[in-house]
Amino acid sequence: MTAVQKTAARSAESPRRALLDASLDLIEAEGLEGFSMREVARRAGVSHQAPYHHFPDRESILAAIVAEGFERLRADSLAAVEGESDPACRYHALGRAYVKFALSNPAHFKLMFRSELVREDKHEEAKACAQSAFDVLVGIVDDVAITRTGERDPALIFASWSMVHGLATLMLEGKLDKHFGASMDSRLAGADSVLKVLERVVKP
Amino acid sequence: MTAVQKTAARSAESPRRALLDASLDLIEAEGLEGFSMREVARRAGVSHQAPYHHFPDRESILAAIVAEGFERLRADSLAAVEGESDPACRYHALGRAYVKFALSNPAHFKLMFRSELVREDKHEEAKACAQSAFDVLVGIVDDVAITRTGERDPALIFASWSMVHGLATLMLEGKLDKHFGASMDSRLAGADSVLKVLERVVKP
DNA sequence: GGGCGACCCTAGACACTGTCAAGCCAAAGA
DNA sequence: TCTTTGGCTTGACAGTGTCTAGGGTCGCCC
Repeated sequence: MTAVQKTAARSAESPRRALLDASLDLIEAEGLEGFSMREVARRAGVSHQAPYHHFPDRESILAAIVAEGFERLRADSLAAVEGESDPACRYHALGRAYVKFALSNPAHFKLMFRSELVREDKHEEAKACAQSAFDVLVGIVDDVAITRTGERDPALIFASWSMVHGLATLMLEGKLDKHFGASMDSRLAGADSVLKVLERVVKP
Repeated sequence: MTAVQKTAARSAESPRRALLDASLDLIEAEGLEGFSMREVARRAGVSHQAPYHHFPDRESILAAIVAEGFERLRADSLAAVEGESDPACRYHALGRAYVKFALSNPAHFKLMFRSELVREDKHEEAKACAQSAFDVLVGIVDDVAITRTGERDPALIFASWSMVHGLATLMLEGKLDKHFGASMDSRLAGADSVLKVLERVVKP
């Protein structure tokens, strides 16, 4: 089954959906630099201009992909904490899910944080999805802070986000390979050890 | 004085230097997406092919810029901790310097961590400069850990790097503007408050 | 039935990009 | 004096995002 057939089978419904799926395939296969409107069209089996019927420009198709990314991240985060009831465990599970999401969808994750490629003030849907994903994080961090000290700790929210985001980013860029290796398992193990450092702040 | 003249005046010495300076001007003025070999040539006042006489390809000129970036980051880091003698103060000063460097040289900083644009295994100089900058961080984090517990704490190194790097990245991408504002001062104040969270780990 | 608009698509052009190939010219070394 | 080297130019090529201008096929309403 070719890539084109695969894409076609998965998204026979609407041409817009087919273009988005072709874009996702392309982006994970060739990376962000390999993305082009013309290659998307080629993979979707249409002319180079067809995508412009469904998206006004390149940035808009990328914005739609970003929105999907934040939706998936939100879903993954919720799924990861679902089984846990202890706030500290939920906190750890969330951090791990964030890193795992990034490692599993490297190009997609990078795109979600490239403001030159997708300016969120021009794309409300992407912005809203990003906010929803962020809200999940806020809830979980607040829980752990309130359980521990009885009050919210706004700085802890941004510290936590910065930590997991930096960790994911550095791993994706290969900056930590020398220390943690490049496989999914070894990287996740490394992430666990790093996340535990910040957890010292929220544990007795 | 035009941009071309400015570049020429600053780097009359060597054409290679002039090209690098033109690239830096361009990159900070137009961002990473605005960088092109032809525009660099235009700014340096030479033909579109001249840069290829000094750099084999686009990636190589970017690699040279990356190397300079890590050198500057290293120098800034050393300068920031120079006055301090208390390990905890040095630790905080380093984190602040990292964020300040990123905020002061946004496009340059982003480029330093874009492995698709510059693959470090192909560019030894960039790799070595990155390592030197990293070594400064290792020394300062080790100091604070040893002072506190008597032994090194490798996970703290990566936790610290992840935190400052994530913070810098999220700020550069505008993801924290809603909470910290977009000015240099308000962002640095926000960074201070976030960095203090991790410092709870290394303080009594 | 005939007209009409919405939807989906194509074809051709434009200016831009990175890079290859070929060659020009002055200074320097043998 | 001849040759090499360093620094540059011009011209081409295929690729890009996007503009303009059109074609075809539905379902719907008169």
